[in-house]
Amino acid sequence: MASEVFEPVGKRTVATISRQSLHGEIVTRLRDMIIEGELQPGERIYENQLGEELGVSRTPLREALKFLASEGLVELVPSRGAVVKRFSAKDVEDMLIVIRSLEMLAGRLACVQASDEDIARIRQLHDAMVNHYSRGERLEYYKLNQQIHTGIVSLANSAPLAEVHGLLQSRVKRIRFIGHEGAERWAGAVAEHERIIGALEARDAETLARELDTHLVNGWERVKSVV
Amino acid sequence: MASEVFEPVGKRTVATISRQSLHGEIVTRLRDMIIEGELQPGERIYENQLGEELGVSRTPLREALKFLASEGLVELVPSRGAVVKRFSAKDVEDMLIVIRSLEMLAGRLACVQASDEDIARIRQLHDAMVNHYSRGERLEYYKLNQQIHTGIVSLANSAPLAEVHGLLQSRVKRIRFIGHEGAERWAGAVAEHERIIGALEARDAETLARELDTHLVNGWERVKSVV
DNA sequence: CGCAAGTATTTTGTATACAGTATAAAACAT
DNA sequence: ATGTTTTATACTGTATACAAAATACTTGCG
Repeated sequence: MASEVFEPVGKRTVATISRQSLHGEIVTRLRDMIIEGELQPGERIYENQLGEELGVSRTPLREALKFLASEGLVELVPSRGAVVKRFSAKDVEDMLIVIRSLEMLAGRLACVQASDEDIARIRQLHDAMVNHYSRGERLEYYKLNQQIHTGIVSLANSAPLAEVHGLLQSRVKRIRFIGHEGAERWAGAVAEHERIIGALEARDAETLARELDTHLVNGWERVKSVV
Repeated sequence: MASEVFEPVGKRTVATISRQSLHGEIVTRLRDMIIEGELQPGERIYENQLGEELGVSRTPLREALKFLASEGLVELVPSRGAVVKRFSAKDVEDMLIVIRSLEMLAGRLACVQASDEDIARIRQLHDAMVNHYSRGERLEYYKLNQQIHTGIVSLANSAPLAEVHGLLQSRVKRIRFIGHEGAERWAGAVAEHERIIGALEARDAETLARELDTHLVNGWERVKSVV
């Protein structure tokens, strides 16, 4: 048995580093590196080199790569290691079709499941996003945009739904981020968002689903050219 | 060549294709073990024991566990290893809701994407399934049932769609298999399948989506009690 | 007899070592 | 010079070894 209860089951973590296992940290680290483009699609991953760069040995790094391979962010070529997965335009389009379907489902469920406070929180995010829009702050706008979509999905109160949505979302994140839209299209996107929030507040499931549908279709049109 | 050694590689009994890496084989092996119930939900996995049982060392086994953790079939508790993930009734219901939505999408896409030969193949599977039904062969029926649903999804010609569908499908497989339905409900399921195939052959997207919808709702009703 | 503390054993987490394979480079023949 | 075989190097795949943590066990004490 543990000798003395110095701290209650380690709830107060000092450096927060040793809380999660090392491979877990590497997973999130690498995921970010891939999403942010630090590791580019098609790039081969050399375990020794990357491990040294991250200051870890090959074992936990390899475990992290297996995890990311299952997530679909890297590809494992037998006897030839890991490569950052590259997606074709069709892949991205197919992903967005599925994401669209998932968000429509999420919207319908959210209209039933969400509490008034939940919806109010989304509204707050939306208002903040509009402020960033009016100031032309693209990065902040983008981040809140993501948060709103993820937020609606989480309102559906369905862990599997949130999971598969997040899975696909992480793959297209990088591409969407790249896609910088012109002023008039940007304005259109904001208007669509306004209607989305309105439908959610009215708990009008079908309208919400329809608005999400058109919004995501238009979103694809907006970034299509850059893929 | 100097690589003419035919000393057995490690302790492996090599009956399998050494084309795939060892951890890859372990992944499929463990996945089957979990789906077929050989490893039961909530069961803790001891790496030494399981590794010895499979005749592999801990390293590739751990890598396989990371992969399966990302798939959601096992849970990784820090410093306490892996346990086979257990799903609540709500989890299963939520998964089936998502699966239903995905299959409806797949059906709609399939009506556009599939070739006549593709549809004919599904019809053949269906006819074979009906034969097994009339002979009361539950296991064969079940397998073909699965194949048909997976088949329709693959007709949509969307890799991400097939992927997320398969991901969720693998989790509920075990539960669905357990669910042995009574004769009258079984008959109902077969009738629904007949209508599904009909709609697919007619390439009537909305009817197909609607039939898949009710079929999967009913399917959940059928197994609900046993979860 | 109950219970807490200290010790032992098991198990996980990480690093290192070695074997096999693919890739790059060099030597040779044409 | 060019194409091919040989040799060297680098990298991945697997196994083993060691350290830290957790669980199980035993002992001491009330």
